[in-house]
Amino acid sequence: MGSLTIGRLAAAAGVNLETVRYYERINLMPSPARTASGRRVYGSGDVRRLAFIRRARELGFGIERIRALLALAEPSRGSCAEVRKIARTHLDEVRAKLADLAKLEAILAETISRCSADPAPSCPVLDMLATPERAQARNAGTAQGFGGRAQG
Amino acid sequence: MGSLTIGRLAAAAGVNLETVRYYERINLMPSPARTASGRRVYGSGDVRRLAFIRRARELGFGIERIRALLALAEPSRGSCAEVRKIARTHLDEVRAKLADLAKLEAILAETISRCSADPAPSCPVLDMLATPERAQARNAGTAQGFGGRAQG
DNA sequence: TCTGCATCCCGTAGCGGCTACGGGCGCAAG
DNA sequence: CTTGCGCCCGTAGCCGCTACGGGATGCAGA
Repeated sequence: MGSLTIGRLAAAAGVNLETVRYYERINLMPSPARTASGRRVYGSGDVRRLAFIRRARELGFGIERIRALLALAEPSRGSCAEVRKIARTHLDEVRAKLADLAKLEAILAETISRCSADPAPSCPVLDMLATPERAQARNAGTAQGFGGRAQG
Repeated sequence: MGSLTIGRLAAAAGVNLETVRYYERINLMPSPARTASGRRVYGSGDVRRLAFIRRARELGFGIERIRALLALAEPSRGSCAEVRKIARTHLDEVRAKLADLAKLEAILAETISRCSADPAPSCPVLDMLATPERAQARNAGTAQGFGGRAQG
């Protein structure tokens, strides 16, 4: 039937091949059957699971939360309420990041605009960076590092 | 004069002590003078530099960009235009992330609201995750992982 | 059948930006 | 003098991959 190599599985779900092996290593994807020579053999259920994971990752869910979602997605294990709770928590985090980023955006945009407006004696951007935050209009609160990596 | 231990420097600039040593290792902070027993000795210039770095990190600048900004901040090295260019690039990235996050937020919020509205037969959140993205109203484009770590 | 390339195997190290831990010192206050 | 904090250093861990190296296998064309 629909038996796939790892490469075809990865392509079908739109995920990097190495990422599939990584998901297997961390037990997010199950260990598949193997051919005599040791190659992985997948079926259509694996495609669905992997596509689910990919979609959840695109929406910013962390691996552990995806693990929980997958467990709740097992046929009639767990309630929709539990799923909603996880999604709500994630949504709250997304909103917090949005708020932080919006503050950064405002500060940066304002500072840069001053930069182009005045033929200033000193650089407004450097001045802003050299100024203690409490002296500033409004600051970004607990800012985040931007460690995120593009996927795709 | 104002000679400080690493702990006092860190506290003065509002940065973790270990982070200061990390910045030294990656040459973002200079190697300071040492006492006979090997302890680091800092001055007020170091406090200013470290506070500048901290502020730039809070605004989401990456280490390499901060390195460039610090070089441009040296007394009358480089123009305000160069500084502005770095800040503009960063602002563009912040805006891109903001746009991505806003899309995630919309999808999550909409899906979750359907979840609470209907006493649905199947869970809307799980359905959404199981649905190929092109079948959805509008998707998040190139989404980011949320690898960022809180600082502070 | 032989050649040659694509695909797969595995383990490990690297990315950014720290944080944490372990084991061992120095230094100052009580 | 002793206690305990502060500092020293090196290394490993966090997330979610990605990349690399060196080898084995599978398949298609000549």
